[in-house]
Amino acid sequence: MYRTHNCGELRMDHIGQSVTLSGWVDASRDFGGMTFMDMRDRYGITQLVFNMDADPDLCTSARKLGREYVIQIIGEVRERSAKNPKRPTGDIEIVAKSLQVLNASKTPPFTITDDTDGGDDIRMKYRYLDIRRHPVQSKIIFRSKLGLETRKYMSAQGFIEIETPFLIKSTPEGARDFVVPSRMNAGQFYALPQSPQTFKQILMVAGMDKYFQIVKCFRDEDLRADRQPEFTQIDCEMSFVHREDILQMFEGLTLSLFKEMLGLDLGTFPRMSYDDAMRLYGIDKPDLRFEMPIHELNEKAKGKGFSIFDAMPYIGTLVLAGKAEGYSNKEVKELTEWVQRPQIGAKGLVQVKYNIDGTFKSSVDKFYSQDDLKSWADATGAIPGDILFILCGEEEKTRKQLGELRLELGRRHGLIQPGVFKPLWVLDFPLLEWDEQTNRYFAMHHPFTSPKANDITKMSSDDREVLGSIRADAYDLVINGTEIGGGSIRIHDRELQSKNFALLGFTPEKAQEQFGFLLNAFEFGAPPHGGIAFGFDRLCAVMQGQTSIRDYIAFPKNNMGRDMMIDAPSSLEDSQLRELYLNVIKEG
RNA sequence: GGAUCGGUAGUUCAGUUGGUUAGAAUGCCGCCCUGUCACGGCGGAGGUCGCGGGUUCGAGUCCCGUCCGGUCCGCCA
Repeated sequence: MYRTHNCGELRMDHIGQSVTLSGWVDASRDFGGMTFMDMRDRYGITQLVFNMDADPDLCTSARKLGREYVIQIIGEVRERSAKNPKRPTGDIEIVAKSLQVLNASKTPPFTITDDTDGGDDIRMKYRYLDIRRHPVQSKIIFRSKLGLETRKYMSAQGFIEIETPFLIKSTPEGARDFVVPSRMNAGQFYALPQSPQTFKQILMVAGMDKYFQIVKCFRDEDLRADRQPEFTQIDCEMSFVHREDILQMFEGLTLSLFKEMLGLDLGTFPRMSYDDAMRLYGIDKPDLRFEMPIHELNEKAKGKGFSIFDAMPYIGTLVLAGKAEGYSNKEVKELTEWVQRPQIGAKGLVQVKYNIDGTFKSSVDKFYSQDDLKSWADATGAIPGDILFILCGEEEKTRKQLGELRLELGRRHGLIQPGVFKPLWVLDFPLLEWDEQTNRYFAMHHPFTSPKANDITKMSSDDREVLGSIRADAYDLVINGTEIGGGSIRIHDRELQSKNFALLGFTPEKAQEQFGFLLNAFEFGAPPHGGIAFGFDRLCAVMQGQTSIRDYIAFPKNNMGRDMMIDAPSSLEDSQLRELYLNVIKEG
């Protein structure tokens, strides 16, 4: 038997027992006459003690052990004379009676500690050592529990977990596909699914009624801290539902997960239309952990002789509350430089201080009287002590910039309380999005999304305004400014689906070739249906207040989509390429 | 496709205006130490300054190219 107990469970009431433990050498402290050794497994750390007087041979061999040796120890549990209140096992220690090395270890390239000295690069290369660290283990364990709680909730609600295939057909819509060459079908390729979208809709046609799956999805696009080429979704679909049924069901899931995992009650989720989100926060996923909506100043600021404002179609402002006093020129300069970076792209930043004494001091005093500035304050609800930041330009772009500035102000001035969760449903997304580069419409959500009932007639228009105003029965769940999930009521009528494909520039032949299986299925009694998908990795990270999803994935990829541990992707042998009917083009 | 930051000891980093033998911490090795738990003390080993080219009497430092890593924009229906 390798062990009678693990390294995290022994307490005062085990004193006197003879136990066997197995684990890794975490650290040792040698005093000449005696040696303390910390032994670690995923359950915790237990201190071993070797005494030179009691057993010189054993103590001497214990001293030779290096970090990360795998050892087995037999000994007796004893109360410590000097206890360590910082450890759950800190009241006891094991007086070693025998020691066996199960496996030696090279010295690890970085320390296996909570606050390791290792950089990302080397941690990923030696991921098996990184995962020995408690913070990484606890994140992976959190993920496992979150998956379990999800399955419990979904199952209790009558959902069936059904696996859908990974080797499917490439489609030009949406993200770039990962493709897999077919050996048995020369020159043909599978694609890995970006989501099980069409399969789950087919399952609704098949009468499964309530489907879910915790499933890998694949997108061949550039990575970010919160984006991996393969990621996991909680994917769901329901039949005979309206939008409200879905919002209720998955608000319930989210509430249940926060309750079970964090002991928090998030309450009823507020709702906001996409149009309001863009108007008030300049983004379709507002972070509501702090206020500071955008106010438009066009009426108040134009026509006073400030040529820059007069020339711009849109002027908008944010009110930073209570910071006017002592807001330094240096801070303003830094903010100005921040908005002027190419990633934001604003030309300049106007600021107006509403002083405690009721006077105004602004960078545009030359053009605006105290009364003018007072009218701005009144329009935005600013009070003495507040400071206004103003950007101007083309409307949509400027709102977006103000949205970015808002988040930056929130970060800079500590407006975001840790441990706070602010969920939000964003509703009524546009159905279509015009793409300037390809001169055509794309589906904002995906091509199977249903327009809102009142907007269906607009689909026959050829007016860009009208088409752009069509709203879809699509919704996103946002928590703390992160898009956690999105879904829609789907089209279940073949005619409407064909019409939507036509708007998206598909010829009937192309639509049949790409999605014929779905259109055909719709002819055999497709029920009204809709669904949603949650980003599982992101949900893990957001729930624990993290921004990077990488530590919630046991073996993540780096910025270039490489697995640093196994060094993938890699080249293929010529024989393999021949078998797959592939030629690799050497560039340059 | 673009912007930006970085690459120096096993690891994390410092390295001034271009100037003698490239430093610190930690880890590693050795010796001492019987209550530590970030143990302590003494000593030691450890470097192709990512790679290639250039400027210079002289390059870790400046220039060009390239490779690798981080963050962001585009992209991600």
